[in-house]
Amino acid sequence: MAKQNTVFKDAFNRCLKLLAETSALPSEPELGATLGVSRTTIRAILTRMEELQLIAWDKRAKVVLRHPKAEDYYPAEETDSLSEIIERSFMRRILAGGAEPGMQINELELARDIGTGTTSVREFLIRFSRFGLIEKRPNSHWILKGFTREFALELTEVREMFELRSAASFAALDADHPAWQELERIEALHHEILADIDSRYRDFSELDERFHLLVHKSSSNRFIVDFYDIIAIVFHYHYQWNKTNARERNARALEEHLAYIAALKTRDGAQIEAACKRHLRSARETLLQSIQ
Amino acid sequence: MAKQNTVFKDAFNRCLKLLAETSALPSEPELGATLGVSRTTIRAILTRMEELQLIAWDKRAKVVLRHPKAEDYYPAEETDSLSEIIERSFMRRILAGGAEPGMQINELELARDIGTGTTSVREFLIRFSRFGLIEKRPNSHWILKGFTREFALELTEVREMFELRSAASFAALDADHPAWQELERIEALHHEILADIDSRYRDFSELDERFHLLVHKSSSNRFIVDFYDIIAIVFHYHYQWNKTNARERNARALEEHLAYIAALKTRDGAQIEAACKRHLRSARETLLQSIQ
DNA sequence: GAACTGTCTATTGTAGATAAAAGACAAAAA
DNA sequence: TTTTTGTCTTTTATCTACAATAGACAGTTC
Repeated sequence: MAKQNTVFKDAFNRCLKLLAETSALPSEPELGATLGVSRTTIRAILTRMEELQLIAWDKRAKVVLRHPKAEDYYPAEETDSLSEIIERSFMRRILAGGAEPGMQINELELARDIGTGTTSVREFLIRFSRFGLIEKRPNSHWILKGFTREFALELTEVREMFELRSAASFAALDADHPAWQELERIEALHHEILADIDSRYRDFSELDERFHLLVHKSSSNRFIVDFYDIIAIVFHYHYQWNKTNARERNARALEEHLAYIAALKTRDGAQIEAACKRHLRSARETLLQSIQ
Repeated sequence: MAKQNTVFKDAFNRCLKLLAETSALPSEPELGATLGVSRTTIRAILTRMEELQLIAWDKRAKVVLRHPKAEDYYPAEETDSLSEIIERSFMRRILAGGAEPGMQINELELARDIGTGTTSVREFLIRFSRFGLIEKRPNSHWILKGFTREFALELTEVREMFELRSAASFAALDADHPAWQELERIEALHHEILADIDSRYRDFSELDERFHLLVHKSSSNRFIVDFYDIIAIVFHYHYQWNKTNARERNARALEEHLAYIAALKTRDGAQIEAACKRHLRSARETLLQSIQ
């Protein structure tokens, strides 16, 4: 197997959903634009749909014959790209498992465990190395530096620098900048979740990322925006495997966000700085508590 | 060819230099530690030296038979690792050549040009992508974002944040911290170069990196230290291909460094900040001037 | 008994091959 | 004349294979 056809399978599944809502599909280029794939993949999807007697396809005519059933979809685990699988598998090892700092990482062993070739593992490790959790010894193994207290402190130090600066830039954005509308939407979502916190507190993680990324983006600095990847991945997996007091933690963070958002709206530097610092300090505490 | 034996060739050349200075070589493990390679490589070197009748080798006895000649050395171009070759080749293309922002980068074409496999080029691009000059479209090509004015401004913005903070940490280091001695050595080198600026101004580049890296390291923050890689590579190639007014530019920077070093020695926050800002501002100007 | 050598095994770095996916271009249709 | 389709070529993602290099272990030497 040279290449997994996950792009095809994932696009096929998404196309089935489109199909459920109409009686005929649009042109190939239009479908391609909607699903974000090339025409080659679209044609493979149409061919498969024809085989399954989901549509009758003749040139421009793509008539829907029947509604898709559950068994028409490809299973979810077949639609994940290899790099997603490797990332998840690796993060579980180093965050959840008892991975000691200083441990050696073996490309071959990792590849065997995950059931993939070494090239993909290698490329993942190279990409991942920018997160500062692993380090390469040339011509030899990788070293796991570990998700330690130092790591968390160094990460949050830079985060605070970057976010304070970004928040200040945010206040300077034109009143008609789209970011203000996005901020409104995000604020509304905060109220929605808080109103139903007991059942919806798990939605916080995604909203958190959306909010902070919006702030970072207003810095207009690729290094600041790119750095947010590191924060996002750390918090993402941290939320996923650390559920103690999740409800209280998230409720508190939501309140802090609302105060932070209110401060941004005043456009007052001092208020913004205070609200931002308050939230970041408590986010850091949460992260640190999960480490020891 | 599965793997180039550049490690062997480079270590062999370095070992020849050692050999020129003694009448007998030390044990295999000791040689390995000195040259930073494994015993396997050491034994390959010794075997080769025996073949060339440079030494008589019998177990522990490694008697030098003759001095190495120029033709015993491997040519310098064979001792560069593949990733160094790819990096140089790529940087020449995008910094020196007329590479337009937005241009597509083709792995296969790059590999053919450089005369290497696609795997190595691909891994290089992944590693290089953290410098913010290129960006990947999944399942498709890379985009060259280009060494533009925006890039330089974004880079220097973060640099200023990080270096100001690092300089402040430097002032807080214990008086017996080794960094102070290194600072003394660096200061002395500045004076040496300035005293003979006409013939030695080219030595500035290396000293510049050594000085700023020392400052950044005192932050004890891996993200700040790692970020210096980006600055270093940009300035490295910038100095290499942009020689206009190099003498004046470097002389001025040396003077600014000396003022900065003097400020660090006072350990006075305000003085340090002023000297640091002054130097960084002029470094930014130099970089910007080279862009348009 | 501490360090060194001989020998062997395991892992990394790189090339080459191949299916999946992107994309180019001309002919066809609206 | 603009968009769509049919066909073909190019490029990417990934696997496998193999030489270079690292590293382990037992026997040997000082």
